[in-house]
This record gives sequence, structure tokens and C-alpha cells, in this order.
Amino acid sequence: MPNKNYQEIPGKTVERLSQYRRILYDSIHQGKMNIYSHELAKMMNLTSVQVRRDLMLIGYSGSQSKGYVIKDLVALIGNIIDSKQGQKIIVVGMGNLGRAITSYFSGKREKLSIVAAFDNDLQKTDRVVSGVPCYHINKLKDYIQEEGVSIAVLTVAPEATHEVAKLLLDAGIKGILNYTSVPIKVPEGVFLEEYDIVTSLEKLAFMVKAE
Amino acid sequence: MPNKNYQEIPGKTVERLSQYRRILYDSIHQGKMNIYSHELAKMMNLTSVQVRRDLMLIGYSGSQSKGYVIKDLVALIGNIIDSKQGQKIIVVGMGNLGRAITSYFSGKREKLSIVAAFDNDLQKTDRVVSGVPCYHINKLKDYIQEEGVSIAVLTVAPEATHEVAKLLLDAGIKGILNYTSVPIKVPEGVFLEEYDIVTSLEKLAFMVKAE
DNA sequence: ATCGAATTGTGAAATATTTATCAACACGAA
DNA sequence: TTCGTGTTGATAAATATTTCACAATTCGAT
Repeated sequence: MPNKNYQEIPGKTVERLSQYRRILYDSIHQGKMNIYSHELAKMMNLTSVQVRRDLMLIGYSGSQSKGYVIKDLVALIGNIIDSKQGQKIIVVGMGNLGRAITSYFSGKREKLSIVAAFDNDLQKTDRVVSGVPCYHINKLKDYIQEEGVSIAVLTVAPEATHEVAKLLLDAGIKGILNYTSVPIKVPEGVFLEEYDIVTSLEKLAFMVKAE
Repeated sequence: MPNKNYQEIPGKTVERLSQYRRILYDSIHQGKMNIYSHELAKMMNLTSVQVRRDLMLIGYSGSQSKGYVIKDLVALIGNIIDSKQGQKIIVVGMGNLGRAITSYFSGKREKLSIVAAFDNDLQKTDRVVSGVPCYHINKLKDYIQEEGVSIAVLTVAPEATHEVAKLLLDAGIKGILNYTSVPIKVPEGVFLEEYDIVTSLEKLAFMVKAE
């Protein structure tokens, strides 16, 4: 496998690769060995051209008669999106959303695990919540640095967002997934994804409304 | 205000309009009357050109000296993304995520409200959960049709996704926000947004990892 | 009055992403 | 063997989105 410059894979393609992999796991469990682009496309609700384009971008080739070999494809996707040594994630803010994400994600991925949670509510700290240890926020910086945490999921109250984001950045976090409604700013070299439920609902409402 | 063809506003712009509005609400509360594109941009972590382009697309003009009049802009955004008569949302699946979304969203928007939840667990049904009435899933279809629900948030277990999606579509739902890990398909005329936490985390992990 | 600094609005360019199209190939059937 | 069908891989075209660059405007200072 040649050293492709995977850095240049479009973000949208990375997202789809993650989803391809999940669907392919299911297919393996169903005993399937090979799959055609149009089959994968149908399961993801895309076009087959899109699937082939994505696989072309990661340098995977199938055969014209059998399509793609599922286990090879899964392995290649793993090589691309997983980090060899694994990556640690923490959840900051154990309200409803923080707990939902923690329990939903736990155990889903081998190379990517939620290792701890943080909150400022003494009712929640120093105990196991949704399957992970929850510490007080004043231990955040030390924990990140000692454990080598690279990614934080931010689910604190809006008014705490900037303060906590600063803590994370000071501690040297590499990626933040911000689920608060407050946009944050990160320096060069730190990656940020923001997602807001209200925005998604409003967008959908806009598309739906005909008037 | 001329009848612009708002249908043609790019999806990305709609998302930002929703966020502009929220930030502008905050600014109003702080007593601000006017705002410049670069101020709004900074708060959203965008460029000022992007802000001006978005406002151009919705036909709003500011003044070169005072920038934009916040309350007019908020009103215009409301005219565009809100539906006059309001829209009803239901949440289907009251696990952790469903409850988190419900309690997070409730009361956030005047024209957009979560009116009910549905689950198949008798422990949860026929009582108020996270502030909204929760019914058994077998009442889903009737409720949608009688109440004129246009949008559903799907937070059921993966294995139930297709079945519940079919119920929603049969009942004539107009938009689905799918938070399950299973992609679904909707017919022409129904709008779909899919979001998956695992995918977001994997994408971020990919970007973060340097190796 | 005139200048200079700051701002908006927008055509054009750049970039990102998706889709169309089709040659090349592989295989099974006749 | 030859034909027909169905598939991949890839170039080119189309579409979507962001950014550049700058003319036009406004207003305060001199």
C-alpha cells in the first residue's frame, strides 16, 4: 500500500468512510464477503458514483466481477482513520447531553475511547457516571496532560463555554467537538467541529415549510 | 420587502442565519442596537465577507457607518426561517439522547416546539418526560395526523430505525432529523438530515492524528 | 470643503464537492 | 469463441460554497 497523502482526503469523504465502515461491519456479520458500489450506495442512500469516487480517493481497487472485498476495505479504512496507538476522549459537562453521548459511545470503537468525564457539580464528581469516571473540572488540565487526551467533547452550559474551552486549550487539547450553542475559537493546529441541535432543527424547519 | 426566492438560499447559509439570530438576541440583551459584519463574524468565528454575502443573499442592507440594525435583521431572519403558523416537532425514542434533546430544546423557539414524545417502553409512556407528554409508539400515526406534526427527531435504537421511519413516513411527516446510526431513505418531498456522533468523533480523530 | 479611515455590496476568481459519461474489463450464456 | 450484461475507474463537467479584490459610500477630523 503506497503512502498516499491521506491528509488531503476531503472532510466529507472522511465522514462517509466512517459510515461505510460501520455498514460493512454489519455486512460481515451477515456473512457477506464482497459488495458492489451500488449496494453500499443503496445502504447509505448515496449514488454508486459517490462510493467509487470515495474509494478511489483512498486508493482502493475492487474487481469488476466481485466488487469490493469487504474485509480488505474495512482494514484499509481503519488504517486511514484510526490512529495506531489509539486516541483518548473526554466529555466535559455531564448534563443530559454529556451523559447521553457517553453512554451511547462507550465501547463503540477500539481505537477511540471516552476515558473520563468532568463536571463542576459535586453531586456528579468522583464517581462513575454512564460508565466512565467523572472528576471535578479542577482536575481537567492535569488529567489531559498526564493521560495524553487528544479530544474533548464539550457539553457544558452555554455560559461556561468560553471558560472551559480556554482550560482545554491551555491544557493542550488537539480537537474539540463543541455541542454547546456558543461558537468558540481555537488556535492554529487545534481542530474544531461545532454542532448545534437548534440550528439543525431550524434548518430542517426551513426546508419543510412551504407556505 | 420583495418576494425573494428564499427557496434558493444555500443550506449552509440557512444554518448560519439560525446562528446569527441567536447571537443577535444576545447582543440585543446587552443593549447593542447595531452591529458590523466583522463583529458578527468574530462572534461566529467566520470572515466578515461571509457574513455580508449571507446577508446579501437574504436581501438585507446595512449602512456603511452603523453596520446592521440588529432588530431589523433579527426580524428578517425570522421572516425567512420561521413559518408563520409555527411548526410542531415530536421526538421518537426517549432514551438518553431523546431526553437530552427534549429538555435542551424546550422553550428555545417560539415558532418551533417539541409537542410530544413517543417510546415503546411502558415505563415511559403516558406521563410527562423532560417536560413533554410521552405516548406509546402505537399512537404515533394518529397523533402526527391529528396534530399536524411536520418534523420528527429520530432517537430510537438502531434496530428499530427502519420500522419507525416507515411509520413516520406513512403518517405523512415532512422532515426527519435522524440521530440514529442507521441511514434511512425518504421519498421525494420529505426532507432528511442525518447526524451521527460516532462519525463526528471519528472525523475529528482523523484530523487530529498526525502520526 | 477636503481628506482619510472604516465599512458595505458585489462581480469575479478560487476552491470544494458531486455528478455525468464512458472506455476497459470480466464473466456467463449461447 | 463471441456476444451481452454488469461492473469498476477515471476524466471531464457541473454545481455549491467560500474568498478575493475593489468601487462606492459615510462620517469624523482637520
